[in-house]
Amino acid sequence: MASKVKKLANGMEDTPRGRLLAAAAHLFRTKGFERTTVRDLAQEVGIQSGSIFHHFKSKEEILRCVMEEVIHFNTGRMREGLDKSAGPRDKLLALIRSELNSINGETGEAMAVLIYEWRCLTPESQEHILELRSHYEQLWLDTLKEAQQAGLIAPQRDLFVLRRLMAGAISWSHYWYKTDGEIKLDQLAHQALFLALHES
Amino acid sequence: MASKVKKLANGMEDTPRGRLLAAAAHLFRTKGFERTTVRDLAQEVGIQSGSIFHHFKSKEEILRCVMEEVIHFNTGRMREGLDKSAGPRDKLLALIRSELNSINGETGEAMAVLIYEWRCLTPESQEHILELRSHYEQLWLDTLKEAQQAGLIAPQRDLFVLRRLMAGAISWSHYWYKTDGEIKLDQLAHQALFLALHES
DNA sequence: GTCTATACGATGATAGAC
DNA sequence: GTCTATCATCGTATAGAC
Repeated sequence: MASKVKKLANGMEDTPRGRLLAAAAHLFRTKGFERTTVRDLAQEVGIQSGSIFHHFKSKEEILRCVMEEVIHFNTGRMREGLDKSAGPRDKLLALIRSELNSINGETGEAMAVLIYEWRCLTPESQEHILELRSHYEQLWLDTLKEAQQAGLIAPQRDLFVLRRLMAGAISWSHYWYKTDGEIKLDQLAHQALFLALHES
Repeated sequence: MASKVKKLANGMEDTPRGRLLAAAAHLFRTKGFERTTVRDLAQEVGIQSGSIFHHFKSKEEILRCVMEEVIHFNTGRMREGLDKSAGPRDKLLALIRSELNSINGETGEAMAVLIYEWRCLTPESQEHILELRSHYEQLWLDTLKEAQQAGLIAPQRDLFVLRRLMAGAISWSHYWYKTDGEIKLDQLAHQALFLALHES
């Protein structure tokens, strides 16, 4: 009766461990971390619950690994997008696209887990994940600063606050945005870019 | 050993039922709905776990009631703010202030519960709560439309999308905004207003 | 309206065979 | 690396006395 996860998220290889992580991203997103039992997880990949603990020493470790994988994958993709862009406006748009993609694309489930299952991590794990994210955030702030110096963003705007507001605006999209709806992701990216720009 | 909740959230009277709701808002926010046990809840208000079920028929009903209370309270406050404002710019700012206040003020814990414990509701409860929220959202859309017609918001912007982006930007503030930090809530409201306006 | 006592299922994790 | 079997614990909710 084990129903396989249709599509393995990027960054998760087709090994028992990778399959567990993909199933975990899916279940933690759908049911939440606490409501997902190790038995659910085992059933999803077609093994017995006891076998899970050969790959991970606890359920919480699975959660932490899901988060680590998705951060690594998306930080890489974001940097790729930045490298392909020229000029502050395009760079900013690339960041927005990249983040919208993280949240609404293949890694969406894992991203939602990263955001919404945060407090299920032990304090030690939280600290570790924060460390991983800090570099990612710095790239955003650098890009925003460049755009402001180029006059694209009004001088009276607080870039630290702007980044936070945009992070919220973008991540919230997972609640309402439908990939197969009327609005294309690229249109959404442009609408989100307006949030920052001085003159629309 | 029962540690009382310091301050009862607005809209929750000082009755056993009201005290339970206030404690629930606090615990559901801090530990999450699933991690909060009825024993935790009972301890917080100084009764035994069995006594809870005299006031609510299930743990889920407590969650639903917390959400209902906070929606009622904040919809009322939002309308008050609107009524005191004149002109589209002031109205929009009033909405932003009101929503920021809901999330970072006294009702912040209950609001966070409303947002982040959504899937812990039964489908029937979800439908019921959505109904309550729809009116609130309509007030936002009406105000945005007025502002766009007045030329405050660029004509190429999609107001439906804009509202969603702003909802995310504002609600996300609960993750990072500190009431006792450097930034005042009013400053934050102005920074958030920039997200919508044509010319900053 | 609160108490005590408890039913009873589900849970994360372990042990040891294969 | 997976299985089976099981442990110890904790979960919501109920029953009936006070």
